[in-house]
Amino acid sequence: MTSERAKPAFPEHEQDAPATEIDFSIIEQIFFAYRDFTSDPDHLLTQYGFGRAHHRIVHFVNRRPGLTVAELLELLKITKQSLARVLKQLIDGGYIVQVPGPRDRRQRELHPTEKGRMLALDLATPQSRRIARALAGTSPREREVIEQFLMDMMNPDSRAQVAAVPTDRTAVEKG
Amino acid sequence: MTSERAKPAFPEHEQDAPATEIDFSIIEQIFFAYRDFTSDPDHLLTQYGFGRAHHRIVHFVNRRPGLTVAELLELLKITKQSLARVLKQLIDGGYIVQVPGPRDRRQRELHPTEKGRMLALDLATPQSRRIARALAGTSPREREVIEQFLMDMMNPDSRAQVAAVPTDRTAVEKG
DNA sequence: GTGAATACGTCAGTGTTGTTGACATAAATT
DNA sequence: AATTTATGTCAACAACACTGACGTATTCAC
Repeated sequence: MTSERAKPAFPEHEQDAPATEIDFSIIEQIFFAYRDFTSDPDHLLTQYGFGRAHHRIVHFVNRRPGLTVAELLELLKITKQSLARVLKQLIDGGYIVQVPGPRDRRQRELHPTEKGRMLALDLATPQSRRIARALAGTSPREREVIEQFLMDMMNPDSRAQVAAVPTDRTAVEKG
Repeated sequence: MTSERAKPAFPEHEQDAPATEIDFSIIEQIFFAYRDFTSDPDHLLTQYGFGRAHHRIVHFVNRRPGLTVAELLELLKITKQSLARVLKQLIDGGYIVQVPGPRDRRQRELHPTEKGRMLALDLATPQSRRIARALAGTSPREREVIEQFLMDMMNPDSRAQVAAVPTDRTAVEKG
């Protein structure tokens, strides 16, 4: 179908050419980058007998110590039944402790133990190294461009949740 | 659970910064960015009765039409049993056709059908839009910084596989 | 104070996507 | 002719998500 209809200036000489301008290249780069990015902790996790779901939980409990179960569910966007199975293993293993909410005793604040902090650190280390490698030689301005890109790729509510964490430090208790 | 004023002695010290310089911030940004990035096609896929695995296959068969099963396995880094289940559904559904390899008739070249190309396009469209939004207002130089970052986040062999794709357009049939 | 709503936990079943292991077949290689 | 290679397939299993239903403790609203 090589008619000269009112199509824009897209060169479409092959029959396989897509009808629209789609950024397959970056889509693919994101796929590979993320897969390799997660492969580092995945390898470590099997040594602990854990999976990727454990990593996410330990990460967020470390980043936002004292967060409630409901807050964690909102961050992960999974059901409480999915969370329960994995969270229980982390509690039983002594990586996370639950503390009754000070204001609302129905709530369970989740806190990392020393063991939990070490696990989170262990899992994050190779990822942080990979990021450092990828960022090596970039200026602060360029790093900002990259971070802005990541933020702009998110949905607004994810953006708000990232922004809600005090910059790079472990969270401070409120009240 | 009896005292109401005494703050329990948590086995943690939340004011402590991590022992090492870990980039928790970007790690978290990557998690959210990727999750939201994949949520777009995930929603569409359920309407087709497909899953994320179908997306990956359709994407790569479209990007590299005529690739063999072995090549696809190498790209996805999954087992042939995992691939088979999903690939069969795409073939049965008329999204992908198999062609005996011209040089080696044991091989099965995978080609998208028109239906398959439309599926790949449909799934990629919201992702491409999201990328375009995130890239809006960035200079060509800045875009290059972002792409370079993504490439540098990959393992070397992933990098080679991305680079091995002809152009930004869907590949040309080998004849 | 009583009843409804909320926060959380749990039991039971299901689906997708990954895994290992074993075996079959056709075609290429030696 | 024997072996290796490319692919397919059967069977079992695990991780991690889902829905639906139900239980308990606590808080809120009237």
